[in-house]
Amino acid sequence: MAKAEETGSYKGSGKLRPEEMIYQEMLGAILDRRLEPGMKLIEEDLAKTFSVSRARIRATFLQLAHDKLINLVPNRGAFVAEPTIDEAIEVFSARRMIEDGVARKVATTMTDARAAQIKHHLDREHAAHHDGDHRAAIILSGEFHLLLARLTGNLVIEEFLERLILRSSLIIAMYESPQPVDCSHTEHDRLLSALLSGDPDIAAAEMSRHLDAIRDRLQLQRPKPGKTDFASIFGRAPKSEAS
Amino acid sequence: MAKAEETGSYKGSGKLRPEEMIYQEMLGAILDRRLEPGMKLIEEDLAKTFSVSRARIRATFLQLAHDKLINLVPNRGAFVAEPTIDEAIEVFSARRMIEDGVARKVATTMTDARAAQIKHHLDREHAAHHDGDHRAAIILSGEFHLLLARLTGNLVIEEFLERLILRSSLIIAMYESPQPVDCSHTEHDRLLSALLSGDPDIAAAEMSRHLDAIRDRLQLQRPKPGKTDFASIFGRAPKSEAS
DNA sequence: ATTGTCTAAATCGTCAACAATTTTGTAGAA
DNA sequence: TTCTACAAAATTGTTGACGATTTAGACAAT
Repeated sequence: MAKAEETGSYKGSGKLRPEEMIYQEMLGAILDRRLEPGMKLIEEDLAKTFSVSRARIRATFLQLAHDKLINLVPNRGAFVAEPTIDEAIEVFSARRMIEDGVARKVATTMTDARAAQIKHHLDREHAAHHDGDHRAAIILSGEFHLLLARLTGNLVIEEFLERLILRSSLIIAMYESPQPVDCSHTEHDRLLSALLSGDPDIAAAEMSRHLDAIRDRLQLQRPKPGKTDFASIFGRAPKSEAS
Repeated sequence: MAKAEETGSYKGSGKLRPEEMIYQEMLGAILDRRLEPGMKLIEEDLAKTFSVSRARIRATFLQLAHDKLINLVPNRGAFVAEPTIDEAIEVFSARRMIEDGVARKVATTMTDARAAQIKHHLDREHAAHHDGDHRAAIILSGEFHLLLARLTGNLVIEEFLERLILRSSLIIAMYESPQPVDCSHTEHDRLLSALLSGDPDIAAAEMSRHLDAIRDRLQLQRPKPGKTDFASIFGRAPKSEAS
């Protein structure tokens, strides 16, 4: 049984490191957009919120900054990342470059057990979609890609892709269409078919198509003339003063 | 007590963060093996050495740990990373997966200016080799790969590969053959030819061959029969006491 | 001689206070 | 009004100290 072990098990298993907890908490808040892109993150406030010292918040900031989920500005503080359109394009381009290789490898090392593993995951995706659980669907969609990375057996790739997928999630949360067309689970089905074909070129091509499709579903227009567009935020004409 | 060299450049002009300086200093020491794999890094000693507080050393540790150049063990401290053989294999496998894509992209976007840029770099590599400057040759060899990554125009790939190349450098420093056969500059010439062909498959194949060659030049045997083999480690017969 | 236990030293983890910097608010002059 | 200068507040950066944990050494017991 090739069950994915929980890595980084802490001694005792009862005590979860507050460090990790805070990271996960903030990560979730950012991806849920409870912390909006650009928002200032004040050390002391967060320290009080989590009942820890500022030093710990600071360490967490370094982690998040390394994953490009927040920006750290010297003497100014931390801000939730605002991935630009160019960044978004680059991230998906990078993913395509890497995940093409992943698809190639998985396609050529497919076994029945692995196929079953992927199918099982797809079932969960379908279930979430059927239940209308949009949030779960997004998470599972990311985990699908992570699962394929894990099947390459290469921890380096797996870890890097994990970060890249988180970053993608922020991008998707920021640029997704108002009416989310979650057809990705259908695309994942097609991806599985391609992987089962055993042909690396077919698998890679399908992966490329899929990632391009995700990117193309985003609303990557240029809504930023330089500063924050208050007019659209408040639904008013820029110059009208209503007092 | 090694005195930190003061590069007068940042003193007069804008203040360069000592943070960055310390990272680079430690990075260099690790790659030069002045800090040997497994060596304990004591916060207070380093803080005194660099005339900074422990907090800053701690932050630097987080950076280095993120790049897998040191290991951070809770309540135990920081240790210079000792990449295992499996890790070494995984790193080069990951690089091949990524740099294949890089080679493909560079091959299909080649211009005269870019070709000249690569040629210029190769000249520097040849010069270093001709001068017998082994250390410079290793650095330039890494920068060659980084240059190709940069030519993809994808910052995500560039940054990731930069870290991976640093990690590779540590691996090479740890496992390189006693008599270093630096034929990589010749291989880089062949790589350029492949890139100039414009055929992505040829370029990718040549890149794979090159990275495999680097890996195969390492001495990746398994010196661990289960327990630590003190005899081979210390080059003595198990029972002989020589001091 | 090896193992186990205890004490002391070394080192990490945490915190709260202080200094430096940036941001905000206010008042005055063109 | 609009801009500038200055003062006050908020926030980050840094330091040193204190407690917790781990390591090393001494010593007794098997």
